[in-house]
Amino acid sequence: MQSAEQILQVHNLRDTQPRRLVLRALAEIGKPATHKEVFDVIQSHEATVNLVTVYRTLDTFEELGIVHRHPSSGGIVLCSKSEQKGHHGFLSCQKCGKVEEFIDPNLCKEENRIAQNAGFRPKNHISEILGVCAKCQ
Amino acid sequence: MQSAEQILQVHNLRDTQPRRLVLRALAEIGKPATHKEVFDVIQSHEATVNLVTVYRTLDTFEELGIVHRHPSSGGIVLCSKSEQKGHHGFLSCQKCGKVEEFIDPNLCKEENRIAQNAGFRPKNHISEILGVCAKCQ
DNA sequence: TTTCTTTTGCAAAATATTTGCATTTACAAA
DNA sequence: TTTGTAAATGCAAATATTTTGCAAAAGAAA
Repeated sequence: MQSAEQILQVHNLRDTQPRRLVLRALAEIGKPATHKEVFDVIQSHEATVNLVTVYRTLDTFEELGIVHRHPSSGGIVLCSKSEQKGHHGFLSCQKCGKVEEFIDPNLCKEENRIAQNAGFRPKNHISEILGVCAKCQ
Repeated sequence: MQSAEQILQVHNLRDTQPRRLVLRALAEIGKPATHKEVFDVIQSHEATVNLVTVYRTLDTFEELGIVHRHPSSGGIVLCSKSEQKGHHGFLSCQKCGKVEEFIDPNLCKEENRIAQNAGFRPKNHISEILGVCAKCQ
């Protein structure tokens, strides 16, 4: 588990208070969140970050892959596999809302096969498996 | 290619002018569209449908699987495979914006494997392959 | 410390989405 | 055909979400 400071450093981002707070809020939430939810969590502690700054910060993070958009909900999740290369997929629990990420080369192979059969040159993918996690069963 | 009337009938929906116009607009657009874009296309012909009605109509259609939400863009696409059973995936061209749907049992198998390895009971999935289509290469 | 660039906050605008209610419409039964 | 009724629509307005422009503040390097 990386600290907020480490994440910023790795991506050559200035180490600012709003960015740290946004990262910590996302980590605390631990599941896909809206911009407003991130904003609210920050406020629920003593701190304050302008909502506009939350938007801008998350845009920056998304471009760098520090966070991802969760396909089914459209919410923002902190990437838990930023060290590993490869395309990310999501496993989402429909009961508790928790989301795990995975990287699976075999899935990518299948997808490449599908793309080629359709005459597509594949570049990227989005994959989410929705179900019920071990705990919730 | 089904007509708007046929689609409505198959899903036990009342055959109304707004619903037909929304379906035709989506077919005409032929790629993921926002609610507003659907609204605008309808207006660009002689017709008028209230924007609120476009929202409600598309909600209804989405619940019935007549349209899907396109993962990467969040736009609405008319489902091109509503006859066939199985989970749908998308092939999206990053150049021209066109979207094809596919149904692929082998991909589902891989996904089930991934889910089971993680202790998940899989229920559904969302899959999109982004790339460049044959025409655009 | 000084300088320079990036980031932030604030205010306001622009967009998108939802809600409540009165009216209209589709369609099935008479 | 006509009529009754639930469902669908339009309209007005409220909410929510996202974007923009600009001045002030803050990080980082010299």
